[in-house]
Amino acid sequence: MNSELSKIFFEMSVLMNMKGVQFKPRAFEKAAHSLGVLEEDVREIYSRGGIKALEDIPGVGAGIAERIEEYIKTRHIKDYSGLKKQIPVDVEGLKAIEGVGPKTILLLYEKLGIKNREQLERAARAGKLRDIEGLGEKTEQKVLKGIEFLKQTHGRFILGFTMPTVRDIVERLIKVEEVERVEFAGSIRRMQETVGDLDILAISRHPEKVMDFFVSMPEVAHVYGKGEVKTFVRLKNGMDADLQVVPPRSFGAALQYFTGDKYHNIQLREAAIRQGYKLNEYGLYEGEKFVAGKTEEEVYKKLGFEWMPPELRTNYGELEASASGKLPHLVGYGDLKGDLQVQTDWTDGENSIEEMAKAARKQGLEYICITDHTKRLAMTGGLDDGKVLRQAEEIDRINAKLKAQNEKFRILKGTEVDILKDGSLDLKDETLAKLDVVGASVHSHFNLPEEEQTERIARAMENPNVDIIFHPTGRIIQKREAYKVNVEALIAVAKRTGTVLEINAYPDRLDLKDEYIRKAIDAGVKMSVDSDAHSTAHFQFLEYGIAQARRGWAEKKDIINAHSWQEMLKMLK
DNA sequence: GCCGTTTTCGGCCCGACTGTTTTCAGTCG
Repeated sequence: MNSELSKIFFEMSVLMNMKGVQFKPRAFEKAAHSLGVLEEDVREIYSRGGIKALEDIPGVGAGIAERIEEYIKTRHIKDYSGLKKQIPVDVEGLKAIEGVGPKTILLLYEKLGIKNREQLERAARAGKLRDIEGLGEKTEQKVLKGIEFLKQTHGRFILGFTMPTVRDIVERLIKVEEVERVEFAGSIRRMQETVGDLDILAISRHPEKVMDFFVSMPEVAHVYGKGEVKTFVRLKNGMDADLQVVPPRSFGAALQYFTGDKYHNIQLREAAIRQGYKLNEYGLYEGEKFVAGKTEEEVYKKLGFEWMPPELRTNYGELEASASGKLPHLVGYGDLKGDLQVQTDWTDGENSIEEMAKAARKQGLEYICITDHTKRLAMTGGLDDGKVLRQAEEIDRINAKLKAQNEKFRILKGTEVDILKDGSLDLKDETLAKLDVVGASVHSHFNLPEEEQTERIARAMENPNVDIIFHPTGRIIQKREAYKVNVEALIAVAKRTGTVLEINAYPDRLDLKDEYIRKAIDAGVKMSVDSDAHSTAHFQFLEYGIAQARRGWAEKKDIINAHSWQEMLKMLK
């Protein structure tokens, strides 16, 4: 229920903002964000301690707690309906367009009656936006470009934001008595950056019971079709999902087939044909004779291949590598020992240094590096030289405390220093020299010409204090393209200067992309997998960074924080 | 509407950039 309420409060914040309400929008936005990252469900909190317990949630006071109670009891919030009635527009859909904010949405609604993206696109194409006072031809173009960008990504979901729902569904299916085995396949099993629909495979002797349970799940919004062996539904989050019950002897073949990707499968089937077999989702056949299919391993083996992790199945040479025993020993999901990009409440993070350390340890890590923003990022309350040094002293104190408590955990001193327009840095060299790990990143001037952007980042890498370039290309999946930069050139500079490149694990960043990870590995450049955590709940994102690294064929030796902090520090320049 | 080592009222993140202005509003981070 947290995410439903988070969405509602966020929308209320935008709607109030449109109406020019003072301060309240900010309060609702904060509450929305807070609920979004909250681990415990509000219903549990409420049943435990009522309104008072709700008020303990950061950003939630008497007013918002009452609205949460109203929603728990009635699935309805009167204020929200009232606002929607006054301004009946698709806020979320319109706000997703880059450059369109609350004020523009209101203006468009008042002047042209625009309620959604389709209407806005039509108006923009007809050149109606430029006539509105305050807008112009450039805005019109920008809006169309933004809509075009959203269309390209239409119907795809960001893996890390979708996975919790998927796992939840699969875990409940496993518990159904009539179910013997369940796995998800497709792009989700391959851990792609974005995923299309959810393919679930199951083994059961009573398929009808499994199908009944599946369509009765609360996540299901609509049932397209329900049959004996296959059921299609649409989930409430907008994703299509299908569940297939397959015979035990075909389970491996089906899992292989539905995992894909398409091009990997074509290659594999061609290999089967060359060897006189036929491969489909039911099994590997020699004429009419069933040869293999119970497990993926036996299907691959029969065709002369070693089984390979789904992340590799992209037709990038994995079958050739497998046939010749040259598959990479991919970095594992449990291999990370530390996290080198962590924000705290010293800037825009939710939690204190100590809280972050405890959460990281709970996640199985041995160390974290605190990397708060620097002063140019004013909106985050970025730190200046003095504050960075004071924070370093605070970290010393906490480390001493941990040691006194016999804790093995280590907090390293770091920064996410801003790379300024000319490639110089937002902190003094003598400050940077005192830190364990210096990450540097671009947060402004995204539209410099490629050459200038490349030189800017290269200059930062030349600084002997800069250890890592954080989120090197700046893209936000489904939101913003990478800035124009020559990544190959950056990889070359990274190699020469000994700079590490980050694989940012935040679900909508995943920056570097897999193709660049492969290039970095080929060039002998080291990388780090960091969560970019802004709250204790964010350490779980590391999994998606590892997935990204694996899709880029990275091994443990390529990832510096898959090593102890002492070894890791030796790998820095 | 929320919050508090400046505390129960009076503040509330703020600088850069863009596109629209002719001195500024809206958006982003």
